[in-house]
Amino acid sequence: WRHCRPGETVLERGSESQEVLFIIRGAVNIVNFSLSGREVAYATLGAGESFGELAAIDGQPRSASVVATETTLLAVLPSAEFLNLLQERAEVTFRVLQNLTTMVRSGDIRIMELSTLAATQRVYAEILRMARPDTAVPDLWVIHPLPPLREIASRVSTTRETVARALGQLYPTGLVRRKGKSLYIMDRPKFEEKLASLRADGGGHHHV
Amino acid sequence: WRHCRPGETVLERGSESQEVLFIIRGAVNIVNFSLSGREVAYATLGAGESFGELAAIDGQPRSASVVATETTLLAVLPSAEFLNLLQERAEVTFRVLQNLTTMVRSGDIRIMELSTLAATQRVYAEILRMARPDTAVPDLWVIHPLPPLREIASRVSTTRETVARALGQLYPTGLVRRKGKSLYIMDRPKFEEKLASLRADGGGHHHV
DNA sequence: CCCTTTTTGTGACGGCCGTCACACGGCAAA
DNA sequence: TTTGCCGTGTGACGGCCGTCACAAAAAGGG
Repeated sequence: WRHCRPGETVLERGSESQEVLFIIRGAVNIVNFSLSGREVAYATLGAGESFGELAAIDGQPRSASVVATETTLLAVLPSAEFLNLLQERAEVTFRVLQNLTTMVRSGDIRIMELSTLAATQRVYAEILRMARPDTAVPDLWVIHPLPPLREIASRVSTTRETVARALGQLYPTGLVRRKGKSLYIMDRPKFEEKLASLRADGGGHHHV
Repeated sequence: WRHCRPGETVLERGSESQEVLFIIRGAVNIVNFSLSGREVAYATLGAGESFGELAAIDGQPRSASVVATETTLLAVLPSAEFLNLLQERAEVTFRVLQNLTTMVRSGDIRIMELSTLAATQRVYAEILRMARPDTAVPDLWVIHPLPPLREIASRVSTTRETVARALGQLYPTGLVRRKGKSLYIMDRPKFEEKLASLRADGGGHHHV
């Protein structure tokens, strides 16, 4: 068992530990830092999810760092017991296999986006990914709470300023609206259409 | 069983097939194409390696396309038999788990490079990855055969021209030398040092 | 050998966006 | 209230590199 406060580093990239950790309560970010200090976010995990399987399976050093974003309670499973579990419970193993395939797939998508989309388009794509249906109004989508723009930037590998400018270009269109800590997507189909048109090189030129 | 000639598409992204394929002889590229036709390469596999596990495990459509780069012989294993194999042979399952972790790790590295390295630096990093020790001269590293620059470009998500220019800047330094279809790395430690200095923002400015 | 196709090298141009800089608003502590 | 701090919005500038264009060199194929 382990208790973490917000901002605390749970795991350091390169360290040799091999435990598997389960999030009982709270949330963590899987991240890495470049030499120049730029933060690259791989995933955000919440209660019920786990991390650290990679090192447990292949014995290699940790491939990424993990920082708690909230007060978090973790269950710590030593690698030996994890490997035992894999041998005894085929059902658990299959679950791990599925988790890994999901990680591979989302990584591939991320690579594809980095390779073929411009920064602004990646921001839009991330906005769509973060949005959830509004609990009250149908056809209204919302991001709540909207994380700091710096966080969005690290997820799509750009800068805080670029995210701010991307949103700034969006507000006048009326497609999204900001209200306190919530960002509302007023017309998701039209938003998707806009992104798709950019994808098809509708921008006019450049890059992809 | 299946036979493929060079250039032939073995698997199409988005298709619903779920077989697992083993490469008996030959080689394939795992790739994807953006809407504008840009090619993004994920991996190159040779004899003894396999692909297609993702769809077999999670039942989702193919996440990428596969094209044969040589005359290739494939063994085709239906997903049902693959899943059976997983249940009966814990040893096979563990091997699959390890393969998947390797895929996740290399994907993470790729994302990190795309996020923090400039195109030229990614080319250099790829050069180092492709190099193998020379069989004759010690401390000499070589890439043989050197694939078309277009291929290198698609692996590091840039253009043919940028790869050509990166190499062009390299030749005068004497760190690498080209001879027919071989590219020799004359002084690998010095080459790595050069790359590391660029990584640490030695370039002076920009991007990372 | 010639002829065609593929691969490679380089120049010019232009735009995206990373970087730096600074101002403003909200919120908490003093 | 004042003082910080954090998050946000925007302007200016400059360089990397994607795009286009064209030429030369290799590589096959007959």
